[in-house]
Amino acid sequence: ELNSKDMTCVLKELRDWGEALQFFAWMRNQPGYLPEVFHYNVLFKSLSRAREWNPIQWLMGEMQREGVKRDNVSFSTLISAASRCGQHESALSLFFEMQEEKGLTPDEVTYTAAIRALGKGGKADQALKIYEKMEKDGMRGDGVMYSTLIDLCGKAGKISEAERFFREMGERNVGKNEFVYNAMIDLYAKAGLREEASDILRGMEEEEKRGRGVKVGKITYSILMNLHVRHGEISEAVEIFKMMEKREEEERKTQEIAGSSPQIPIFMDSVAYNTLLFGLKRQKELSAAIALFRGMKEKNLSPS
RNA sequence: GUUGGAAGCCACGCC
Repeated sequence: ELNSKDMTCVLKELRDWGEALQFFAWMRNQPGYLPEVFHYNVLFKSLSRAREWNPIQWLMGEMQREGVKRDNVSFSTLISAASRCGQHESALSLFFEMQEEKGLTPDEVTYTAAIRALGKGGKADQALKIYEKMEKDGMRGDGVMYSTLIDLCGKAGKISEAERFFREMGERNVGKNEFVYNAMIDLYAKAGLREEASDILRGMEEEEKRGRGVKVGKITYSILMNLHVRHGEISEAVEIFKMMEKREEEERKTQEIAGSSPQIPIFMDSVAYNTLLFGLKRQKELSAAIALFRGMKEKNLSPS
């Protein structure tokens, strides 16, 4: 008795891709079932999470057989799926196929997926060319695209290009988000440019004070802890960790006052613990490491 | 239409 939208919903809720495909098989046997692009898109996403490239290829074939046309959602999902599955050449050919054969115009999401896939495939120069072409076609990058570009440039050692994008966001009034700040801090930290990293952090703190929706959060803190750990500055890393604990405690109290009970840590996660544990290991601070590890369980965090 | 894109640690694998 399920309608098509309900089926989309069920497919999405089935976390296990095998179960999702079984349910899909059942759906297709129902009388009057009509194939829908939504169903395929949800399945693509599920298989992408599981990094299962073979069933994705099979589904693309089924889609074609059923005459279901892929849209921008399909292609952006497929491009990032191919990338996650290590199919770099497929990611790129999907991007060209959609334009040349299907006559679709990629939207900003599809462009970002393609740019990120090229970056992950070690082709930063080609990624930047695609961005330039997009600009020539009159499309503008949004905050997500800029964070992707900046991260990609940082990982490819193109610091000045990353800086150019960071400036460009200001010039074009694209709001700077947490991802962009974190990516900038991380790339400066890894390049050993600590002064520059501090400048970005200060800018981020300013934005937080102004209430622009940017928050110095656990990822920023982990990046900074990692910076200190890499320089053998374990006490500085410990200081940051303590600050995270303090902010966690404050947050927990506010939630209690507000009457909500969830005990999900906001400023703490296993990466924060891993970073500090790694630092303590480097310094051969075994007893401190053991104490920290035991503390994880009290915080409802499970070691990975 | 509850369908798509971005940032941090370690380990392993590949170059």
